[in-house]
Amino acid sequence: MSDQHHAPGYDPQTVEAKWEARWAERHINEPDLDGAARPFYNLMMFPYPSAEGLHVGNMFAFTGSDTYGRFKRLQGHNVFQPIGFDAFGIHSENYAIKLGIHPAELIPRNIANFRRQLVRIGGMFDWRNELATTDPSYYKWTQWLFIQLFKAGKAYRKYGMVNWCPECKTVLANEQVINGFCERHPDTRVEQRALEQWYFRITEYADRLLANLDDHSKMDWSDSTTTAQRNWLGRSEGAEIEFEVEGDCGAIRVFTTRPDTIFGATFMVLAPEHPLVAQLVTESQRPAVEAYRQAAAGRDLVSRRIGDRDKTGVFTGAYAVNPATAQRIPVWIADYVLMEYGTGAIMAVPAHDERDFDFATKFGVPVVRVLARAGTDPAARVTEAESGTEDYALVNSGRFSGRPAVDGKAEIIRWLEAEGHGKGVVRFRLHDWCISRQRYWGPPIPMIYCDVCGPVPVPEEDLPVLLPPIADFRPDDSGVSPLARHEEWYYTPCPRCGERARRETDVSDTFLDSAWYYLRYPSTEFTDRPFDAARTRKWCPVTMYIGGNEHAVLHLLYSRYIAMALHELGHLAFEEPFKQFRAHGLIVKDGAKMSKSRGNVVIPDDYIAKWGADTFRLYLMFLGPFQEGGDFRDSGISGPRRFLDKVWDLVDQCERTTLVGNEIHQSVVVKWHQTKKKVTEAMESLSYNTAIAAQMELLNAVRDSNCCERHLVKEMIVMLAPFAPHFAEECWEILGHGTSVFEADWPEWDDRLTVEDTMEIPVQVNGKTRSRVRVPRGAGEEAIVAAALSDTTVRRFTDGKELRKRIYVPGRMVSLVVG
RNA sequence: GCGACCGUGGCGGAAUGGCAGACGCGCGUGGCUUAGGACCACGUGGGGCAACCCGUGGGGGUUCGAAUCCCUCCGGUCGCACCA
Repeated sequence: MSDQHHAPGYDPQTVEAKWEARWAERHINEPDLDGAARPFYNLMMFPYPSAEGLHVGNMFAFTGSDTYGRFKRLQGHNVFQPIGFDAFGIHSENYAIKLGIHPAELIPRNIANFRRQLVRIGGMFDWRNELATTDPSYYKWTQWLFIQLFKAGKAYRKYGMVNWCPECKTVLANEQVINGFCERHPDTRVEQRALEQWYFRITEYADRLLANLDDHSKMDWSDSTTTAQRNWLGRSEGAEIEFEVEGDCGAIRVFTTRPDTIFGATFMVLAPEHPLVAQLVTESQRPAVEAYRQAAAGRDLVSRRIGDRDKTGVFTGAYAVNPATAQRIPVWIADYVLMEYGTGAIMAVPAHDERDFDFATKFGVPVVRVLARAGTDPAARVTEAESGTEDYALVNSGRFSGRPAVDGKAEIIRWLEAEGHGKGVVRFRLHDWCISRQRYWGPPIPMIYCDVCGPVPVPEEDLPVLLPPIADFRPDDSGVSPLARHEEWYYTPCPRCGERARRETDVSDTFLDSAWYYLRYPSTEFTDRPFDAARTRKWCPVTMYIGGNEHAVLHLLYSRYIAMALHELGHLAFEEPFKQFRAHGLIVKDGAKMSKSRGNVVIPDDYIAKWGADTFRLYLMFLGPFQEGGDFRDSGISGPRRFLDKVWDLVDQCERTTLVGNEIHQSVVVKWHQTKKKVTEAMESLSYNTAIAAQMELLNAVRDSNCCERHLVKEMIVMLAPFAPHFAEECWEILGHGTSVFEADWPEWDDRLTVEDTMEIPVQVNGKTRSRVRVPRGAGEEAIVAAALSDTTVRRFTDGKELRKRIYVPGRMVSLVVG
């Protein structure tokens, strides 16, 4: 068919430039934010401009989200799809330091390039509502948010240990410390420093953050994401128990998830920095204890947390009393006990905890078995820690001996409560969120310290506290933010009493910027409020959020927290910000994660220049399941391009032909309706690769039957439009439409037309498919089985044998059992 | 160590209890061409002339029927990690 005409040929660069310009001119992607009848807020994770440009991983994510937004729009929703830039933060700042360019100069340049790429890939963005977190009109409200939380008692200040790299002269996030060394200086050990920091009380919502994960009326999220959050929240049930210390030293409070093993607690361990250590250490042990504490303090958090390290520790000289056995047990300090978890102290049960066992073995502390499986001698020596509950019963446990471990746990908690030794408690692994950063490139925390009035928030009418444009933005050795070096900024009158006071010099965590950005998008033109009530009611919570699972526990948890807090404070009607969330997969290159250090980052620009944005989009969506990602190989990109070329030829032929609509073969009609159904369902579940495959199949069927029925071709173009928007627009115009293809309706199918007049039923004999019989569509079971039994191939396997069983799955298959 | 996910042709993948390998890449043969890294047609899991047999990481199980469900082992990816 293709040699009948010489089509002008598909030239993506011309087509794409034309439609990108036209979309902008005609404001095609700008829904009516106040009057939209069917609002659909389609959100994608905004990028951080910590590189010159976007790589193919970003493009994959944005294209997948954009494709969904365009699909929803064709289905008749008023889709609001904004974009912005998460431009503050340590990533962007480090990049600026590396290039030796001031971030205030560099970042806008990067943003301009990102913006160009986002336009070029054909994203359906509403550019009216673009935002950048670095814009004072944005971070004014980030600061406002901090003040609301401070006033509500949800922001507080406390001392905390941080990672410090002496080479970078800065605080590092935990994820920047690799096995105790700085990620940028592999020979430099990271140190610990104590600094006073601001925290948000996220732990107060731990229960609700966990419970809502299962509430589908509030949130329908990818399982992998809710699972990650559940683990991160880390709920555990156990007990807090008090162990009296001999002498006049009070009691040690411990948390344990295994109160049932209390009879086996043969020693106690405190974290080296536990405040009680100073009181209970004996004179003779003091020097050793002090030395150990100092060594522990100098060690970074990360290397201290590596699980398989050799156990170290020092005896304090003190003894506590096990409330269950009334025996005196030694109190040690060891760095395998962490101050940040539980109470910073444990009862050690070496027989049933691997770490305690290692420690007891090394230091010669007694090991007492209190759990045993049926048939085990309770007096048998313990050779490795066994910590199971099922099939285990308590032994050597006084009056609880013989009880199954599961019941024993509850009974011992009741006994502890009755005796006043402790109580059952629920603990979370989640910590309060530290939001202070001793850095330059972020929103200054809007607080002022006055010697008379204490910490005072900056009055809201004075916001924003502008980030001063200083030249020496690099962090230094001092442990305080570069802002502290600027006296004219640092000193300011106290808003309450007018005395000379000092500004907070830390900036806030970049995750605070991104925790509320979705609220700002619909309200960017309002300068007197962070988010407009009516706009927020119309568009929020976000209808569909698509992003990377690397943010499963950081950004996505912090955003949920901020929404909950704003809800409690009366600013939001909802408490969960994202109604649906889907995690997309990762694009790897040659099996490895793309990263600058590996040097395998693929930049999309050259591919777009060579093949066109539409081919590139189609290739990205076709290379594997969107929610799983895949390997980027340029070898496959010609397939999608050939597909578009063939569609182009078909449209061209359809446009030239005068015969309309009367030459369509029945098998093509069936394929057509099947495809509409399949594509629609696949789009809904983000199975873009199969949605594209189905469209290719339809095209092949159409070409094979030499048909170019106009209505069919139009619907093909509409189904292709979410993937190849410029291409679809051009075809739509060639087919004679004066409007955007995105004003068309998504095709509907007729279920009756998705099946053929006759159907082919596979026939199995003794579990193996032996033949197929063709029967009329409405044929009943008897007719079909009869046809199967009389089929010559089937008879080769059944003749002379007795029919023992027959199974008919309507419309699917016949299974015969003979013998 | 804990948790989650995954394992299918030469490659990316499809099929989530009912015809394994859709769709695409690559490859092979032929056509068209001055030419082809363009396009068109046919073929393409393995074995066998064929009838058939074998085949979804290995082993076992449930079922008329298993890539799919269960048990177990092996391998891989990601997240958390001395969490008491």
